[in-house]
Formats: sequence, C-alpha cells, structure tokens
Amino acid sequence: MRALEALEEKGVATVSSVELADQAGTTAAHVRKDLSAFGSFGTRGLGYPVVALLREVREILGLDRRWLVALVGAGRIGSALFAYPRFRERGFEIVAVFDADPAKVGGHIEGCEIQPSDQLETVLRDRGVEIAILAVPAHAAQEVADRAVAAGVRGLLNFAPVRLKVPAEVFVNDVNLAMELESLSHALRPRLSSGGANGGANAGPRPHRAPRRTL
Amino acid sequence: MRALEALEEKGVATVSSVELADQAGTTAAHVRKDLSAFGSFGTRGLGYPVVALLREVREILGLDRRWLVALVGAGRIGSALFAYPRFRERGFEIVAVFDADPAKVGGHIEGCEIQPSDQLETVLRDRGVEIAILAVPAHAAQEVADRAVAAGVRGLLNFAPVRLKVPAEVFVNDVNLAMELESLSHALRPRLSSGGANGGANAGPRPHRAPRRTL
DNA sequence: CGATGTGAACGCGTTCACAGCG
DNA sequence: CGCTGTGAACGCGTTCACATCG
Repeated sequence: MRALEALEEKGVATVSSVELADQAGTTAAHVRKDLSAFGSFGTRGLGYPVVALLREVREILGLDRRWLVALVGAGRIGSALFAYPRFRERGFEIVAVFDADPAKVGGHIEGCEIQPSDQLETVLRDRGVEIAILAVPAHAAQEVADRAVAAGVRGLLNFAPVRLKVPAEVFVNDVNLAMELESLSHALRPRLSSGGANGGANAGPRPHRAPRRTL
Repeated sequence: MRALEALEEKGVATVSSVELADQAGTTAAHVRKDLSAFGSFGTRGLGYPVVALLREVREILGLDRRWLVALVGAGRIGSALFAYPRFRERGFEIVAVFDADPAKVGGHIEGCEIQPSDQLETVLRDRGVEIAILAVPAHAAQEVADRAVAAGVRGLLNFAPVRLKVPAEVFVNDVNLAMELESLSHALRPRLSSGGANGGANAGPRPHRAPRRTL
C-alpha cells in the first residue's frame, strides 16, 4: 500500500508486479500471488492500475472506514502514540485516553483530557470503540485487556511485554520494543570462528557457527 | 528469555519444554528443536535448568554484553524511546541523541544533551556506536542511515516507514507503528459471509471469504 | 519412568514456469 | 509481445513420534 501511495503521488498510472516488488522489498511472483488471492486486478501485458488497486488494497486492509481507538496509558510511549500523525491519516481516531495515575488524570495531551481508568468500560461502550492501544506497565496489561474486551473491544495493540490471554475472537498485535533491539544484538553478536581448540567434536555441517554446548 | 526470567524470579530450578512453551505461547516440540540447534541444555526426565539456560539464551541473543546505541531524532517517539527503561535493562545504552532541528539542539532529555545532526559521524565513530535507532521523518531516514553506516554502525532500528537501502552486512529492523494498527483493521474488517450465520464459532485464522473481484 | 533430543513426515508458504490474455 | 494469473514444484519450518538417557 505504501508503494502504491508513492506511485499515485508521482502520477504513475500503471505498475508491474516487478516494480511493485522492488518498491516493497519482495518478489514479483509474491506480489501477483497475494493480489490474485483477492481478485484479478491487473491487465495482462500492462500491469496494475495504481489508483484502482490502491483503493482495492485499502478496502482489503479495512482502511476504507474510520476506526475508533482508545489509548490506555498516558506515559511516554502512550503520549507519543497519541500524537503520532500516521494513525489519524490512516483512519484510526483515538477518541479516549486513560491512565491509572490520579496525578495524570484531568491533564491533557494534545488537547485531549486524560480520563481515569475506572471509566474505561463506560466510555468504550458508549463510544463503540473497537480497538485499544495498551501502553501500560506489564503488570497492568492483562487486567486492562480483560476490561477492554468486556467493553466490546475486538482488537488490541499491546506494547506491554506480556502474552495476553484473550478470547479467540479478539485479535492481539504485540509490539515489543526491547525485543526489536535484542533481535539486532543477536544478529550483530560475534560468532566463534572455526579453527578453535575444539577436540574434533564437530563433524558434519553445523547450523550455527558456535560449537554445540552442554550445560 | 522472558519466560525464563519469570521462572528465575519465582525461584523455579528446572522447567520442562511443555511449561516453557505454555509461557512463551508456542509448542513443546518447537522449544526443544530451537534449543537443540544451539546445544544440549536439558536433562532427560527432568527438564531444563532455569538459571543456566537463561545464561545460555542471553549469550545466544548477544545480551551478555553492553551495546552502545545512538538515537537519531528527538521527537515524541525518539524521546519516549530514550526514556524506555527496558533498553538499558537489557544492556542497550543510548550514549548520544541527535536532532536536525536547531531549536531542539542543546536541549536535554532525561539529562542527555541533544546534539546537532552534523556531528553524527564524529560522535558515532569516537564512541564506537554499533546500533542506531532512527526516529526521524520518512524523508530523512535514508540519509541518516547512510551516514550512520558510514560511521561504523552495523545495526539499525528503523521507525520510519521506508525501506532502507543498506550494505548487506548491515542489519535493519523495521518497526512500523501504523502498520501494526492496519494489521488489526485487516483482521477486524467485516468479511462478506457466504450466507451461513456463523454465530462466532471460529477457530484459528479465518480464510478470506470475500468473492473474487475484478477492476 | 519422564522428558529430552532428533530423524522423519507433514503442511504450507514461496518460487518457478508457463499458459492465457490484452 | 509483455505481463498477469496460476497450477505445479520446491524448500523449509513445524510437528510428529520415538529412541535415548538420566
């Protein structure tokens, strides 16, 4: 979708699966396969019509409507997310902000009043909020999730490093910022190069470069 | 690793692959297979020793050392990341903060002075920074990435919604917050059901039931 | 016995290769 | 002729099932 938006901006009329793949960092076959799962959007010999395909992709992604979102946790991350312009651009409207800290309640971020957590159920029900962003401490996440679900929320964007237990019909998307850096440290970590004084214990192709270990 | 940390905190001595899998939201076979790729850490009939395995996993993830990190972009997200305590807890130390905005330069976040972007190469080289967090606007991301790489950075945590072009030896980890919400809207988007009034009895990922379309 | 470690079977997403169509 | 759409082939991660060993 981002690639299509860029092409639309540039006024490009049609695009081939090869060009789309290059933009999106994938393969042409993959682009065609995935799109073909939803319909037949292209023209053989020509490519895909940018504007029409973009509209189609938006609909597939559920972005052809507004979504009411609640933000729970007005800490540093929560505040940053509230002001993140791309959410609103994509149709996600944060209509309520909650925090458990009485010192924060009544305060404002970007002109929106922070409400006490105990009003969560009422407000979410009344406004028909379907998605909640959890930017709360790990120990509070499960309780907030339970209450949000009880209030009718069907999707959770969870920034707390815990595995939430929710009913099967509720979708959870975890974002673990620490893990993102850990993934890098794993990739950058120096491997033990071969040739060490390993008593000849390594025969056959080893998966990782480090010698097999026993505790 | 998070599961093991919780077990260590509780003073549990050994843990089975089944218990670990439950905690981590995966399967016992998967836990055993993955661990066995790195070594033979368990005891048959008993399970895995929590403390020793935790140490081993930390090393595998490259978390048995400190990592010097630079933060580029002192906007809302950048500031939130700087103060995010879990980075430091895991050994990631943000030793420099940069911003292109002269109004921000010289200011402080959490006691750390914001430096002008044009000092990026010098500072990163001098301090031996290996990882950079990119919390800059999309249009600036590629240039910052290029300069960070030129200054010796080998890992990038990129919050800008662009696909960075970097040399093959540099690792990039993309975090796209808008996409995380879009993923939810896609999952929550109402499907055209094929007549069957399925009252919510669903298991697992649902197939795409929308009729095939043509533009 | 009980739980690990692991070859084998399985399933599934990816890639290939080409028929089909503008 | 060019590029889509797609069945088939492929590769690979997951899961199974059990030999193995404390």
